Amino acid sequence: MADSPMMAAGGRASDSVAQRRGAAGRKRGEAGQRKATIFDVAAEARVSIKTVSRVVNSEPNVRERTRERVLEAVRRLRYQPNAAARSLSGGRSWVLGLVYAKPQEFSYMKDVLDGALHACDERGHTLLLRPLAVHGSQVSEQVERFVAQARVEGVMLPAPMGDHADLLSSLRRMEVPFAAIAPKVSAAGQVNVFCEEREASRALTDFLVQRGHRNIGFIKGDPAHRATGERFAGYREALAKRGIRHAEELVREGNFDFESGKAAGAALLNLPRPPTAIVASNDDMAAGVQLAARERGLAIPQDLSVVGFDDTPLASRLWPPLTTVRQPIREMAKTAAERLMDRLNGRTVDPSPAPFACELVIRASTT
Amino acid sequence: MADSPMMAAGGRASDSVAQRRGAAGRKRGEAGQRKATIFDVAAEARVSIKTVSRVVNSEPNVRERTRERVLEAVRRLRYQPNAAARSLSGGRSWVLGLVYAKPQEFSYMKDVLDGALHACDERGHTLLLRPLAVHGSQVSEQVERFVAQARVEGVMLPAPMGDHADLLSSLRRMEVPFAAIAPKVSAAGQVNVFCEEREASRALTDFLVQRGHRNIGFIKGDPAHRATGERFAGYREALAKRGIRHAEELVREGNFDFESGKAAGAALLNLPRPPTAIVASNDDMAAGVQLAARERGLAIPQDLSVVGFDDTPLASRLWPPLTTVRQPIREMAKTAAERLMDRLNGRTVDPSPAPFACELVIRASTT
DNA sequence: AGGCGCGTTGACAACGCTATCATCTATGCG
DNA sequence: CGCATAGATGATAGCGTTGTCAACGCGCCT
Repeated sequence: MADSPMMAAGGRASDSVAQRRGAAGRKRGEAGQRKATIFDVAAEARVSIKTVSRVVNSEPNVRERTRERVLEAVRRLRYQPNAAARSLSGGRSWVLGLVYAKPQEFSYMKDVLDGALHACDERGHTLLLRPLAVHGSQVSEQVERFVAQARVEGVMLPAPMGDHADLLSSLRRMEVPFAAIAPKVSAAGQVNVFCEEREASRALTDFLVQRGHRNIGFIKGDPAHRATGERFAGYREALAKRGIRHAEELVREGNFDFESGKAAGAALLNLPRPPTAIVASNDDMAAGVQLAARERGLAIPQDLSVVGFDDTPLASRLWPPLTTVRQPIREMAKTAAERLMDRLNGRTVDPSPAPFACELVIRASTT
Repeated sequence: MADSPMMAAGGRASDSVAQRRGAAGRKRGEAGQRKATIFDVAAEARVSIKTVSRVVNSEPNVRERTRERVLEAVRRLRYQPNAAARSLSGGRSWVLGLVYAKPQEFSYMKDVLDGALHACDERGHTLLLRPLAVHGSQVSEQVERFVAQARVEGVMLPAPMGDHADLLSSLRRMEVPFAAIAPKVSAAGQVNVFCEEREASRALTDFLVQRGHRNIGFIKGDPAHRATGERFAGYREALAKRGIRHAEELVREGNFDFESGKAAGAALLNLPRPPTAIVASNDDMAAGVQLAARERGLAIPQDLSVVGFDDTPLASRLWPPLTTVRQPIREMAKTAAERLMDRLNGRTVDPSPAPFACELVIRASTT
C-alpha cells in the first residue's frame, strides 16, 4: 500500500508542496505571520488545494468529513481567499460598478448605495463607486476606463443615468450588462426596476382633491428623469378622474432644485387666481414653494397646501413638515443589484421585477 | 548584427512568446476581441513584457525611443493593465477602505467620499466603502473580514470612527495604517486631519456677542465626536474673553439629532430668563431649535437668533436660512487620503498637516 | 587588450487561486 | 469475483502581472 501509485504520488505531491511553499518559497515567521494561503490550509487539512477550493466555494462532491476538516483548518488559520488571485484565475472580478452624476442629490444616492452595497455583500461581490462628470463630453472615455481598469462586470445606473445615451452605448459596446433604476426608456434584456410613481402621484393629488382643493398647481422636475413624466401624468390623471379641468397656467417647469421650486412657486402664487395647493415634483422644490409662500405672507397649510416627493430628511425638518411620497429606493437598488448579479452568474431570470409600491406620507403641510 | 547573441536571444524570445500566447494559448478573434494583455503589447512593440511593464509603471532606465514605441502600442491596443494580476504579482492591492457608521449623517459622508475618491483616482488607488453596524459588538470581526478579504492597505476613518476603540485596536493588530478625520485623541504616527472648529465656534459666538447678545444658549452634540468638545470650548472662550459670565443652565446636552435639538431648544426657551440666541452644535439641531421657537410663537431672528454648524443643504433651505459654519470636509478628506497613500508608498511625510480653516456663513437666522 | 561600470533589456520564476482532466475509491450488478 | 459507474480527490496548467537576476552593448580607464 505504501507504494501504490496513489500514495506514492500523493506523498510526493505533499512533500513537494511543503518544500515549495513552506521551506523554500516563503519565509514564514520572519515578521508577523504571513497571510495563510490555500496551500497552508491544504497542508493543515491534509488534502489538496483543489479540495480546499471546492470547500471554500461550496462546490459539490466533497465528502462531509473532508469538508469539515477543511473548514476547521480554514478557521484555525483564519484563511481568507485572496480576491486578486481568485479573480485572475477564475476570469471573474466579482465587481459591480455604481455610476452616478457628479452633482448628485445625495439622500437618493445614499439609499441606492445602501441597497446595492447590501446586496453585493450578501453575494460576495464588490461594489465600486464612480462619480461621472456628465457634462464634460468624455463620459464614454470615463466609463470605459473605469470598466476596463477595475474589470467591472456589471453596472448599476441610478436615475437619471439609465437614459444617458453615450453611457449606454459605451456599456453596450463593451458588452457590460447593466441595471437601471427608473429609466425613461427601458430596452428589453437589460435589468430595470421601477416604482409606481404615477400611481403615487395620482394618490397624492387625489388626497388634495378630497380635502377640497380644486385649484392645484404642479411643478415639474428635470425632464431627464422618468420621475418627471410619471409624476405629472399621475397628477393629470387624478384631476381628470375627478372631472377637474386641467389649466395650463397651473403647471410650471422646474428642475428639482430648491431655487427652481421657489421661482415656480412664486409664479403660481402671482396668478390672478392662485392655487390653494401645489404639488412639487420633489421635496427640495416643495421647500422652495414654502419659501415663496412665506415671502407673500401666506400661512401653510391654511392658505396654501404644499406637497413634495421623495421624503428626504429635509421633508421632516421643514416647517411645517411636508406631506410627501416615500419610494423604497433601498429595496429597488437591492433588487436591481440582485438581478444584475443573477444575470452575471448566468441565471436567466426575468430582468424586470414587478414595480415597487410607494407610500404616502402625510404630514402638516396640507389641510 | 543579425546573429549577435542579443538579437538571437531577442528573436527566440519573441517567437516563443508569440507561440505561447498568440497561436496556442489564446483563441483570439473568436468572439469580440479579448482584452489586450501585456504580451500583446510586447509583441506589438517588439520588446519584452518586462519592458512594457517598465513603461507602464514609469520605471526608469528605458530608452526614450523604446518608451514611445511601447506607449504607441498601448494606445493602439487600448491596453489596460489587469488590476488583479498586478496586485497578485506585486503584492499590493492599491485599495483604501472608507469605513463609516451605519446610520450616518450623509451630507458629511458625501463630502468625505468626494474628497477621498478624488484623491484615490488621482493616484491610481481604489476606494472601497464599508458601512459598519457600530452597535453590534462585532465591529472587529467586520473590519477584519473587510480588510482581509479586499486586501485593504489603509483605512480612512471619518469622525467619529477615529475614536472607536475596538476598531482602532483591530486595525493596529492587523498593522493596517489609517487616517482619521477629526479624532478626539490622535496617537502619534497615524494620519490625522483637523479643522479649526474651536476657532470657528469662538468666531460664531463672538459674532452673536457683537450683535448685542449676552444671554446665549448652547446645545452640545454627541460626545463621541471631537467636534462636540471643540465647539463647546470655542463658545466658552468667546464668552470668557468678553467677560460674560458662563451660566450652567444655558448649556444643554444633545446628540446632533433634530429631535434632540428640538428638546434642548424647548428646555432653553422655557427658562425663566430665556436666551436671546442659541448656538446649536450642528444644523440639524438648529433646525430643531427653530421648530421649538416656532411652537412658542417666537419669531426668528427678531425674538431669537439661531446658529448651527456644518452648512448642510438643510441650512440654506430652512426658513430663515441658518447662519452656520462651513468646514472644508472635501479638502480634509482629500488630504487625509493623500497622506495615507504617501505612507503606504513608503514616503515618510509629516502625517498631520496644518489644521484647515473654517468659514463663517452668515444668513438670516441671526439679528 | 582587458576589465569595469552603467544603462538597457530580457528570461523566468513567483503570486494564489480556479479549471481541466486524470486517477482513485466505493458501489452495485451480472 | 470481475467490471462498469459515479463520486471523491489530486496533479498541474494557466491567469496577467511584477520582481529578480542575468546578459548585453558601450564608453572609459588602465
